[in-house]
Amino acid sequence: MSWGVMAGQLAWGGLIEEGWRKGPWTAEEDRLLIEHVRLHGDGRWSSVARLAGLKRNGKSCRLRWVNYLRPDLKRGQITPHEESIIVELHARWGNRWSTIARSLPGRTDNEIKNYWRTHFKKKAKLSPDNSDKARTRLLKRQQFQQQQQQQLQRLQQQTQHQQPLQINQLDMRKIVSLLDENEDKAPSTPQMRQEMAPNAIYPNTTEEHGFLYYNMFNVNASVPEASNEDILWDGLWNLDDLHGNVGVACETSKASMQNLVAPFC
DNA sequence: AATAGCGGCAACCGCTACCTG
DNA sequence: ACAGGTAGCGGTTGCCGCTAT
Repeated sequence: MSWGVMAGQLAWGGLIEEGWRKGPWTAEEDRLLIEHVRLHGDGRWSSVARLAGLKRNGKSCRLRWVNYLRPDLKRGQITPHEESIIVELHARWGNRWSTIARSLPGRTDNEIKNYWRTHFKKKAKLSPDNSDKARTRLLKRQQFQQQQQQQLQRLQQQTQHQQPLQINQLDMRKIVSLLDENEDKAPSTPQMRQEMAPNAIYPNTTEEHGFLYYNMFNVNASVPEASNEDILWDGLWNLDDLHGNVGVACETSKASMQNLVAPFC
């Protein structure tokens, strides 16, 4: 017996890999899986396949249930509201789709991942980076990390009840600092922003926060200026590409992000 | 009308984290 | 502490339908 065959036999569910059905699920398979979960609950996916009489491995059953059959799933298009949350959380956490999905009830990580790739990634291609801009961002990244460390140390000395707001503001400043090279391309004062997007939300605050919120929420607002939009997406996407560490650096403030997102839910 | 190209989405794959004995 | 099994995650692939030529 070859090692390949042995590995197959030891795969998920402990059954022989050969003989598992693959590809699109049929209505009958869906019905069997739904009925099984209704009777026994989800979990123990390796045995679900066998008990439900499905020729699918456990991994496939879990995926089908989680991404498609779960009764609490939302159907239909991602709303502009959800989109803005996705944008915001992706800027903070990067490609941590399951984390992002937890903030969007009824949406799956797979759905959000697909949505991001088809709707947003292409935007990066529209405004290809050049090396000068890349260098500038790299410098800013280094400054970012230094300041992040210093300020986190300072924050640790502050009282606990003040901490969430302080970290929140800190993170927003950092993101803004990475975006501000485009500042001349977008309105920077509250008056200008108000003129261009009277319905946009500018919570709480400082000039910088307002600028960021202008950029983030105006993507879906009533100002169809492709240039500004591209600038924003370029900026956010490059945050992701060049600053994988941003997500890590911001890990400490997940709680504050929850506070930020909560009002939208 | 035919078909090439593209976008959207479901599903698969490989890896890692977690759990349990 | 360790190993094996299970669950979950993110990246990738392939199919299908729509649109432009």
